[in-house]
Amino acid sequence: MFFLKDLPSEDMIAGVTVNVPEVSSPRVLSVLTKLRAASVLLRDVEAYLRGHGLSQTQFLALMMIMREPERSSLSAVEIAARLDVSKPVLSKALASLADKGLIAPAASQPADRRQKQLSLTPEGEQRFADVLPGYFSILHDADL
Amino acid sequence: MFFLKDLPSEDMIAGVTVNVPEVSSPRVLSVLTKLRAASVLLRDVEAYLRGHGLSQTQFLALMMIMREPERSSLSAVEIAARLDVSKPVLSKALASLADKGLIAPAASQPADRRQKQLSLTPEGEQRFADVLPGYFSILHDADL
DNA sequence: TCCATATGGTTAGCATGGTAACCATATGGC
DNA sequence: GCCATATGGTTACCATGCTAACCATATGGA
Repeated sequence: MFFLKDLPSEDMIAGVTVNVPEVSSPRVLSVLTKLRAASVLLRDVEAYLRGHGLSQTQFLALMMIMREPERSSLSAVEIAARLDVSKPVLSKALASLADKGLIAPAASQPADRRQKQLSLTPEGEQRFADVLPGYFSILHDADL
Repeated sequence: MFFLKDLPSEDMIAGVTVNVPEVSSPRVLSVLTKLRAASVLLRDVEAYLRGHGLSQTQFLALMMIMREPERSSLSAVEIAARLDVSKPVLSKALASLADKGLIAPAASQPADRRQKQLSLTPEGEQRFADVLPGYFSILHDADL
């Protein structure tokens, strides 16, 4: 996260990067401004999801399974690849979702016994449906 | 953090928000795209700072003390207010900076004995000077 | 003066993120 | 067929973020 309320002035950036000619201070300031807006938005989204009993990663994992067009289940590595999150983090998020009864092993499991295919339970689908419109609504109204 | 590699399609967003007329799917997709770019940038910045022995918050705390125009020290609450971070988080970040010898209690302390004014040590100033140009350089080159 | 209240700072406990290391199962070259 | 290697998943451990609760010191009104 990046929560600098008072961004550095253009002068300060320029002063520090005199010897770094490829850096332009208005450009850096613009990036910092967007970075702050994105961080604030992320904080808001996390608060909203937490209010519905989900972390960001848990919610996104549900989304990845839901939106798979041809299938109704995915394995952990497949989800991790789509989310760009490390394996252990996803492992914990999925365990938490299973504890809450929102996902469960899929009916048909692959031959490779190392993998577990995971599907949403009816409760999982309901929760996802409840949360998604508000999620998009927050994004829509974001200052970004 | 927000690390969704495959963003939802406009059609999916539109389908889910049929009953939420104030949400436009191109708008949501644009926000998601920027959110992802910002998250990736934050991850890169954190990796860069970690390579120099600093967390994001530690680095920003140094910046806040350094750029104070009239003074060379700040108290913890003053820093927390400028960073928009909770008190305990800053408390730990400052303790870590002190452990590393990068900050120290300022020479002149206020009458109010609850506060501690904090200044950068010469090592702290050196570290900050070493890190700052590269920091701005990463921001300059960001895809945001 | 004295006590209720506010403020600066830390500690405790929890959730989430990461890397490294570890099992269990597959797979491919010999 | 068998062992080295790769892959799916989990566990262990650490850093960082949060809230709630806790000290210590200030402050203001009865």
